[in-house]
Amino acid sequence: MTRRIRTFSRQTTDSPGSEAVVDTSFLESLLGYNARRAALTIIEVFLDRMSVYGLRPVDFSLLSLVSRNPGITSRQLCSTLGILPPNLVKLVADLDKRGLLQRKPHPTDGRAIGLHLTVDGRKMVREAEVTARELEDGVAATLTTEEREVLMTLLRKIYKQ
Amino acid sequence: MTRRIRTFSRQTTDSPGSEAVVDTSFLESLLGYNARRAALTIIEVFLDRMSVYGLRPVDFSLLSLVSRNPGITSRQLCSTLGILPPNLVKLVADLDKRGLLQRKPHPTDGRAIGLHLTVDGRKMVREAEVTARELEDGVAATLTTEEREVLMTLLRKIYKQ
DNA sequence: TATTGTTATACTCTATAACTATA
DNA sequence: TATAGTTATAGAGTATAACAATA
Repeated sequence: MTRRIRTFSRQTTDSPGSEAVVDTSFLESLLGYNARRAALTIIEVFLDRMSVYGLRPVDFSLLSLVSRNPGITSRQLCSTLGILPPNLVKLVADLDKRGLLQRKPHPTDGRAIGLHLTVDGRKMVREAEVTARELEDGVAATLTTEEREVLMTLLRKIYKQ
Repeated sequence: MTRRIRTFSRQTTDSPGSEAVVDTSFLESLLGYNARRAALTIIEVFLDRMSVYGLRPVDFSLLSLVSRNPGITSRQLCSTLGILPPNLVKLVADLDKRGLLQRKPHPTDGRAIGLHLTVDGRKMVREAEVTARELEDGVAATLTTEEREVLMTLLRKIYKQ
């Protein structure tokens, strides 16, 4: 819960003597470079704004999915969020300990466990989702509503193939 | 150099019984979620195609920057790529050991070290940049040339503020 | 035999503190 | 005093192998 400050993208007032400008034109012509930089920028703001809830991006995504898919299994969460099963165990266990979600036996599959939000979990997700919208309004402030939609549509075309 | 295979985004044939579709509509309405998924998709392809050169994204970015900015210092690389100085040391040292770049005394600042590509480094960067273009043509195959430009322009507006 | 969830574990990535040499 | 580069190290993130219980 003790969230650390990300300093790497500060690149504040730069240096004193060697104030030479770096040519980044080639990297900036690559989709991968731009997508990664943009994602890291948004994550940085996300970590800051979501620290009041004690939620990292992965916790938020997980809770939001459970919220809209009550009874979802770990396996479904793994394939949806791209998390390996062993790494999901602690995520779910921690959110369980915090009283945000509950594990219940799956109605039809004895191996599986259905995940459900608690009352507290539902309340937090509701508030955190509002914060997520607000924070994205901030990072996308230089984009028009249409540009923002176009951007998300094009990004989805990249990862949904 | 022994690159491992990323399996998390495989989500192959999904499951047998519980083939329920997961509602991801809210997450997909968030810029951060879409940007991160797209970046990870591109990185996965990058790792695969660049494994012949033994270059990870950070190695490639570093060499490409040194190529276009001969004599660039570690400090400049750090602020450009968002890497913390202690973490850059091994990156540069490894590329030096591989004979791809050289460290030379900085002409005016005795504390600093200028980075330069070797002949082998220049050759590898040249080839790797071609491969990077090809691989991006692949991941962006469903986009028109104009859409691809729009996408990169909008991404730059997110992280250049 | 295959799958769900799990434990143990290892490797990579990212971060902080503190040092040295130079400015 | 401040900055460039470095060392040591800690913590988070991501990966594999192997197991028990159930299908």
